[in-house]
Amino acid sequence: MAVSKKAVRDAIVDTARYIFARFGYRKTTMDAIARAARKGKSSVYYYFKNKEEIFLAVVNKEVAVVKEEIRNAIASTSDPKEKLTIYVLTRMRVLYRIAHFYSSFREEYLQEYDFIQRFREDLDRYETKIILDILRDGIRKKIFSIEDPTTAANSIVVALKGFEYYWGTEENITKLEKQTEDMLEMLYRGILKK
Amino acid sequence: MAVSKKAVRDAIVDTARYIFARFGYRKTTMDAIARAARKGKSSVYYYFKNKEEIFLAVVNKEVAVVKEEIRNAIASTSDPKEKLTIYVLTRMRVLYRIAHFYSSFREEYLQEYDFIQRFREDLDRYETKIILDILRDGIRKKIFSIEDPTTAANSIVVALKGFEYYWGTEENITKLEKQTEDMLEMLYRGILKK
DNA sequence: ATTTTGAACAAAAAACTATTTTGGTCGAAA
DNA sequence: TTTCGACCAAAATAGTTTTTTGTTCAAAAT
Repeated sequence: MAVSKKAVRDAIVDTARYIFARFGYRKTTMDAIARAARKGKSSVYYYFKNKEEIFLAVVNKEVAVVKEEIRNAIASTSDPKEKLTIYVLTRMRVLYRIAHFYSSFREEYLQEYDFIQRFREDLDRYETKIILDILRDGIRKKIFSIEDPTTAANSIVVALKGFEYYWGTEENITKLEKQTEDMLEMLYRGILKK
Repeated sequence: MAVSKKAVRDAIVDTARYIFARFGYRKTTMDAIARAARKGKSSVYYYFKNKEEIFLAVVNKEVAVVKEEIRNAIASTSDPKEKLTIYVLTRMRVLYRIAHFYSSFREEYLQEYDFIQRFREDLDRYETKIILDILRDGIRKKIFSIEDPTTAANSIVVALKGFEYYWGTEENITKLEKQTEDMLEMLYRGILKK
């Protein structure tokens, strides 16, 4: 066992990632993955049960990287307001980058697959939790004043979906960041006169 | 001329509306529209240039009804805060109703048609204008305190898209309204401690 | 003059068939 | 333990024929 089984699995996942990104899920063939990984097709089946399992591994790794990246970004400050801003901007930038990497998926009717649906829900829960933690920390530090943090976190997550859609259409990334920052500023100040 | 040309056109649009709603754009045939309107297929062409023109007429009428409904709803109060709340809730309810009426369009890849894209952009501009008017009125009445109302209006429109998506998935309409009201309350108060 | 319609037709969709590709299995070889 | 060629059923694709559908137009009805 010169290289571990896990190492080969990881290598296959890494090469598969590029092929999925370029051709989408449906048009990516097991043979293409195998050839890119310099393996026979049936060898790939020694490491993965089927195509879906490979794709799931790619997605999971992507999610792990995203979470890691976000965790690092928000670790740079302990100020809740700053933290929320950094979180939102990082989240948008990362998702923007991923959406462009997997650009071929735009034309694919991928939402049908129920494991994608589940993955989406998982990510929503993760996001709600992070925001809720930041909000609670802000309340504890007497920087935020929020009646119902759980509801607030949910609202923010839902609103961010609108901005996510916006980030999907608009190309000018500087404008996107400006718009997102402005939205956050509005959230912080509220619009009512005090 | 027992009935005016316009009346017949309107009647065709009204019947076509139901057929489009049930079958979607592609699966709706000119023959089905004609039969439902108790006309020969070629008679319909006396009133409309082609299928797209009928569909456009249906959409335009729908938009007119929506705008009218929203206009009526927000006319019920002159208080800017109340007005904004009523606007958002009415908008959501109306779009929810329409989305369910045209449920067959969900499986249709309709976003390709460029006239749908233009229609979407028009609606965005309309929405931004209404919100901007409310915000400005609120500032004038010294109820709102907003640095840049234009940017704020844009942000609200974008955020509402997230809620629109949410209204598309969630079925419990009471929960939807509660969530939307909570989001607005947060917007009004802001989350920062004063 | 205005409105309606049947007949006709090109273009698109659907149905059908033949062919190729592809996801997945298995036993043997390395 | 790992790799792979040979194999297969199912699915995708390509190619062809048939049917449906959008649109036109001249003639008939009002």
